[in-house]
Amino acid sequence: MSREHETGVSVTVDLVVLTIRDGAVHVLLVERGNTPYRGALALPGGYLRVGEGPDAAALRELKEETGLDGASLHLEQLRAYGEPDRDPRGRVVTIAYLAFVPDLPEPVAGSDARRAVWTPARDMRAGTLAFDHARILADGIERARAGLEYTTVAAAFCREPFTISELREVYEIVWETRLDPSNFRRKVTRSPGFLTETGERRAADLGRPASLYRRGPASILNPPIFRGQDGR
Amino acid sequence: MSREHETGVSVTVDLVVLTIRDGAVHVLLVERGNTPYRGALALPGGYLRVGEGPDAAALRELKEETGLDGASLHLEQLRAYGEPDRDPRGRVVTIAYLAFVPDLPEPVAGSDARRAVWTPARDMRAGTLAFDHARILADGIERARAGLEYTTVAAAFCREPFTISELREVYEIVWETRLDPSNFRRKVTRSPGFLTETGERRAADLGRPASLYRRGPASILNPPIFRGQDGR
DNA sequence: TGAATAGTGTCTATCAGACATTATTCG
DNA sequence: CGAATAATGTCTGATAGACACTATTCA
Repeated sequence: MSREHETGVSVTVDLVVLTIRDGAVHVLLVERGNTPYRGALALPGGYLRVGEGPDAAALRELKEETGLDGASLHLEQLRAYGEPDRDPRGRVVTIAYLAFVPDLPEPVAGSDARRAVWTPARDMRAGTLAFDHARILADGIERARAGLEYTTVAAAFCREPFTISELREVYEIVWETRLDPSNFRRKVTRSPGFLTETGERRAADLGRPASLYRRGPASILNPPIFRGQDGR
Repeated sequence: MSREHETGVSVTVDLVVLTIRDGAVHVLLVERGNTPYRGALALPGGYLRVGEGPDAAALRELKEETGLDGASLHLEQLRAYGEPDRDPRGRVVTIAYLAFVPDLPEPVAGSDARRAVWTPARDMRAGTLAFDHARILADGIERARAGLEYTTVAAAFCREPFTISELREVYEIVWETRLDPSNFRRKVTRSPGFLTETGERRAADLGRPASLYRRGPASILNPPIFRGQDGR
């Protein structure tokens, strides 16, 4: 029986890092420098190191690619992918992670030679990513869309402090829909622990200044916010 | 860089197979015949075989342990576990799967020598399962509890055809709560695609015979059923 | 008939969605 | 003031939860 086992298996960690810029969901991609898929775009990732767990590997990769530390970001395991033909070099099982980060002020500068670029996720849906990364990206986006319904992860896309309008825009962009500002405000302000008031306000160029909030302690949103809402 | 990679990694698939018997959630466990953890109870599982993907491996293991084919059961990936110290033999990454099966008429007869036994899941929560299997089991049960809220997987625990009372008992047992029969009936019968009527009835020893249903085509339950409901 | 279970009907508080109105800022 | 955005208030239809009531079977 032992001789039927797969040997020489490699385990990698791949990251689906999402942010929101210019009114669209963007995903962090790197250009591959080696075969296979040389020159193609791929999800950032790498091999598990000795003595390193998958969560730690994902955190390390994320820091290498974005400079972001574990705090103030959202990172969750997406799922594992291990179809035998997913990597032409041999049997590579990857554990995919999903990260939500706020729009970063500086362009990403990875610690290694790879250039990491923010790319509109929409353009990649039918596009050509290396390996099975298009499928992993699609799964990540679907998880994100579902997560906004019943968790508070949407706030992970916002740089603190943020306004309720900014939070609403996250929902509108990820769900590709319009939400009624009034009802959205009522919903999130009455969700215990979703938001903590700062008491401060931020003046825009025009109009009444908006109250500023930070992420609250809650991670689950009960009752959920539903996607079914019609546009105006 | 390459020399920092973990080498000699093994990938296994472990199964959290849940069913409901005697009014309690039961999990399928095997007694380990080899070290480490010889004699201890563990989740059924095994190594990925050559040319076999994780989903296929999980289906194969499930069939070996329960005799159940892919149809008429629910199987989903739970998540991957790969902490470096989870297996004393070396680096073993496992991909855990969660399966819901109806209460099986015959006792389980595995195709290999291991004895598979149904064990009340509650007894295992603080109990001593091999490896990190207690944690995997806990994650699986939590996933099951959440899944009942917004998917139709509860019906996977029922042998077809089933009554609405039987379906309600699934919810009550998994959630460890009581649900109002009248409101539950209204909810599930008005959820499009949850149930399909058979037109038949089943007479019990006592009382009015119950209408019989089969699983409907829907897999998502919108709006969800909430756990918050108070007991009677 | 009575016991037991299945199934229907009804009342009410709550809430999502629609939308009107007021508040606060800048030019 | 007018324009623009934030924030509050109000109305209504839908529904979850509570619970009364009817239906159907067996002994």
